[in-house]
Formats: sequence, C-alpha cells, structure tokens
Amino acid sequence: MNYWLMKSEPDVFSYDDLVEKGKAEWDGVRNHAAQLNMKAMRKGDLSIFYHSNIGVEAVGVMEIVEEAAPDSTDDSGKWIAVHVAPKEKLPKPVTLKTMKADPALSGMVILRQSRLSVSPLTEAEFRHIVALSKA
DNA sequence: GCCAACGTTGGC
DNA sequence: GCCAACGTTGGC
Repeated sequence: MNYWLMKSEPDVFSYDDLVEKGKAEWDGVRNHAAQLNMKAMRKGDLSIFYHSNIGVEAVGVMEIVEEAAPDSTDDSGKWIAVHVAPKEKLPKPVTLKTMKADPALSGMVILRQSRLSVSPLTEAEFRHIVALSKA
C-alpha cells in the first residue's frame, strides 16, 4: 500500500466536487514526474486531496479505484490518468503553513517541489496529516 | 548537447 | 500582482 498527495485548484475541481461525483478520472496531468507517480499507483492506495491556490490546504482522503489508463482528455495517446473516489473528508483542513511548520513533515516531497501535482507520501507523513486534522 | 528565452504553476 | 521554481522550446 502506497500513499500520495494530489493537488487540484478547488475552483476547477474540489474535494466536494469529487464527493458529489462519487468517482472521477484524475486527468490533465502533463508533467512527467507526476505521470510516473500515477503509473506507480495501485488499486487501494490512498491519497491526500490538496487544494492549491485557494485554501492551500489538505482537505480530504481519497482512494485509487482504477490504475493508470489512457487519459480521456488526451488525443496524443501519450498521457495516462487514474480514477479516484472520496474516502474521508478531513474534519479540519490542514494548511500548508501547518505542514511547513511541523518537523514530522519536513521531508515531504511537496515542500521541496511545490509545483509537482502528484507526489508520494510516506505512511508516517500520511498518518500525521490525518491526525493533525483531528487534533 | 548546451543554454538562453519564455511560459506556467503556485505561494504569498 | 509579483516572484521563485522549473519545464519546454529553439537556436547554435
């Protein structure tokens, strides 16, 4: 089981939008590093849903329900997407500020590479973020 | 294959 | 609106 963090601008697609749809294709990723991460995802993996630009915080947990397949929004056939479903809305969002200030999360990939839209988390980092939201 | 120019993302 | 980080493009 692996853990991930995926970013979306909430005015384009928010966690609540995902809850409403029940299941969605995580499409439009056009960055090779992010694509490699999505290819490594397995059914049942869990991911933090993070709102970029507006909110700038972790808001929910989702589950990978379908592994990498051609991105339906891509005509070239080069890019893949996964399918995700909502798992748990975090009781309290965990802001980037909080994550940056927490020594337990200092190794998070996203803190070093802020532009990477799909990044891995360790199990400890994942659990820590969920715990912070319930504190 | 290198590197400058330029575009995009994302935080502030 | 600004700027840093970083990916892409194109000339050489």
